[in-house]
Amino acid sequence: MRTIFMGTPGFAVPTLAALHDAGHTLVAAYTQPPRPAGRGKKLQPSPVQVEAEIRGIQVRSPVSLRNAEVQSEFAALEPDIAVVAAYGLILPQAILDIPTHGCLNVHASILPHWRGAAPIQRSILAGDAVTGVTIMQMEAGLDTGPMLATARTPVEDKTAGELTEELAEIGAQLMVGTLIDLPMLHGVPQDDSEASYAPKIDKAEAKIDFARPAETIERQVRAFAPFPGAWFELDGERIKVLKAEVTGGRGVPGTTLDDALTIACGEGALRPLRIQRAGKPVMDTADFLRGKSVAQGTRLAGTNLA
RNA sequence: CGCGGGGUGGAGCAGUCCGGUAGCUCGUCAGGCUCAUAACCUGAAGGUCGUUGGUUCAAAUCCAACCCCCGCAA
Repeated sequence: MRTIFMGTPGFAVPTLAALHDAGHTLVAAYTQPPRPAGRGKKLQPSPVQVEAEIRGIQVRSPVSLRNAEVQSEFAALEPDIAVVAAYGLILPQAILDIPTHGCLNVHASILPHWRGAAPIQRSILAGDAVTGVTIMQMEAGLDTGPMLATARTPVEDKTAGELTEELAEIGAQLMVGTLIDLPMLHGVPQDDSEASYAPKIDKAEAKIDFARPAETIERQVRAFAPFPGAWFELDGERIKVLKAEVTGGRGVPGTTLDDALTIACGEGALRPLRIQRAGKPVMDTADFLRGKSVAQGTRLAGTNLA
């Protein structure tokens, strides 16, 4: 089958690779155009573009799929099917109608839960015990199409980064299998009454509010690790927390309870285990404390209490 | 030319402005103390101070170029 792949970030790469390795005819890889990013603001190609170029797959990166010219170029590829993974652009109906077998999407949640941009982070923040991936037949609505396959995995204490990697791999295998079984599959409609939405992460959400329960903050730490990183301030310096554990203890929220950086929260206490301060590499809290001691009773900014 | 921080024994840092024989906390090793310990005491090993060049009687420190890491912002 002539297949078009559409994806952008690292999450999409395993699916692209799996399709290619499985011998699918990839007539093009659509991805978002290179954007100024990183130090120096240099134009950076998306991970999908990099992978596609390594594999010798034609890359296309239109800014939008809404105009007729882009659509006719898409049609000229005579695709039998399109596989979409975290592409980041809305596919208009005109595009959805072109491939003879439609468009399939890999989504990092068990639909109809967490439709939208940041399903993995939202799932961790909500404290879900289980998450997974869904393969669905795309339609005009946002992640609303009939489901063809799902796979589950426990959330446990994984970070968003770890889950993203894991789900990307699971999704890639599931997509390959789904394409094999496609003739025998019929989509199961989603139950819209069960739907929930996963809006994209706002940077402001990464700031830690120690007035909240320690358990909530710990989830926040995992949801934002490794990016953008939940953080608080110490002596006016921004400290990212990449890993933390909930411990016993109580006190004024945002105040350290000992010399090991155990911080009192609205409920319980939190001990950061892996942290990073601005301009420094990630390090264990113990290492950090060797260079900068934080005495018991220190008040940390990052509490939104009066 | 987007803004900024940093590269000093195994780890984290100080010292750099006001050049002059490398320091702190911890780790490691040996010994001691102890019922015992991640505790305590004593001692030891371990560093081309990112690289290259320059200034100087003398450079971690001043000057120039380069390499690498990271925060913000995207």
